[in-house]
Amino acid sequence: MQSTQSYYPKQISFPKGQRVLLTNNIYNKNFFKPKSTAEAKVIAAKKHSESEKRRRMRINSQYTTLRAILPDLIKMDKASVLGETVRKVRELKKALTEVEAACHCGDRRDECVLPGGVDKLSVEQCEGEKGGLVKATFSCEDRLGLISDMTRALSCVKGRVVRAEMVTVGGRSKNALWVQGLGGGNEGVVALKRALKVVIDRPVLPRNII
Amino acid sequence: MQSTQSYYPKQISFPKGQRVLLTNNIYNKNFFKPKSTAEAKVIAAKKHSESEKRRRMRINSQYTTLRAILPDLIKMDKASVLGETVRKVRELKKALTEVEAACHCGDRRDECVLPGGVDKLSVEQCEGEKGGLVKATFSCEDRLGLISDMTRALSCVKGRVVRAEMVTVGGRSKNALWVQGLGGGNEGVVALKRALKVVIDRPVLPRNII
DNA sequence: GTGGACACGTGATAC
DNA sequence: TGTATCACGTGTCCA
Repeated sequence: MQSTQSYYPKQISFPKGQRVLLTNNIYNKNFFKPKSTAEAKVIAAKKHSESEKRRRMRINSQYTTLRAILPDLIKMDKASVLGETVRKVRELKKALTEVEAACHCGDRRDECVLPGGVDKLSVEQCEGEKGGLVKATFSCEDRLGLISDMTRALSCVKGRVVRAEMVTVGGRSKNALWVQGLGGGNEGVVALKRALKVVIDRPVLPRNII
Repeated sequence: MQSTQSYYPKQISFPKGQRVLLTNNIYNKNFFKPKSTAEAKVIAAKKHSESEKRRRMRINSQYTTLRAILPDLIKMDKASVLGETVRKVRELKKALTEVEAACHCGDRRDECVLPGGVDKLSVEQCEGEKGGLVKATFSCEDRLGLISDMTRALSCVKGRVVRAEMVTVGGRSKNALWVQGLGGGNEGVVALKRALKVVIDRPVLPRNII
């Protein structure tokens, strides 16, 4: 109702063309020019509706994609599809943050507590620690006698382990040792690193016992 | 254009007020009754359009929610919002499965390799293993001397550790020991469990060294 | 002035 | 039956 009232006055009541005085400006004004603008309007309206149809198709194709992604929600009205999508996104976000927090993954991957696939070794002074605390981190193939070898290497350099974290998973072992009593200088660190390198590089004997 | 053509004939072209001649059923049929149905049509149309408006609002509120959830996509047309939502859902799904696979979480949570928050102890025969292999799993507070205590407990029951997995994280320690040589019966299992329980229940001495 | 995006009212359809 | 959902054409605003 309102649309018709506002539409017709604009389209018909105001004839546009004012190309005056060819022969008769009355005809030119009231009949000739309005006819062509009316035709143009029809064409424009067709273009408009077709464009709007394409827009609707774009949106609706995304709805079908969404219905395909969401588990067994094939038949659902648009509002419910969107609502369920919101629920799903929130659920996935929450699950992701939870599992990342639980596994200590996703942040500082270079400091991952799980063993890496290649052998690594780093020995460094713990800053801000009195008494020359040194942290040694290394990753290697797990094997029988690994702890014995580590203990022997530590006793050789006269270090004392005050804290240790050891992870063995999938046949790979990662260990972090906090060692004290190596002496203040750099020699102790170098000696510890050399000793541990021998431990890491020792070949793995085949396990004859499961 | 088309709507006006189809609208006016139905609603306006039929003059309304004809409340004449109650005795004449011709009028009753052709004028009186159409008036009430025309009124009813208007009311129904109003109801219809309002209902449709509510539906649109439901859908649009979900769009705003979606725009709020998706990161910095505040200004986007509906089709793009849906497309971005699809992308986000797929990305989250993929990230979740990847991180679950990488951390071995999400499946068999009761067999999680990470230490639990409460002390636990289980000792059981490994099925299908010759030679009486026993697997002992326990979770406890980490402390200095834990490994020594474990070693002593194992030597007391005359068991031989053929494989071990040890995890210490966040001050909690989880250990899995595969022990052989306890004897065929159930007594060895019970003895090992009792010995390990002593280890677990031993109070944690305060760490005087970081 | 041209096209894109949106809201609106309406007819059609399914339950 | 009414009730809810959808597609459509249109008016309107904006860049």
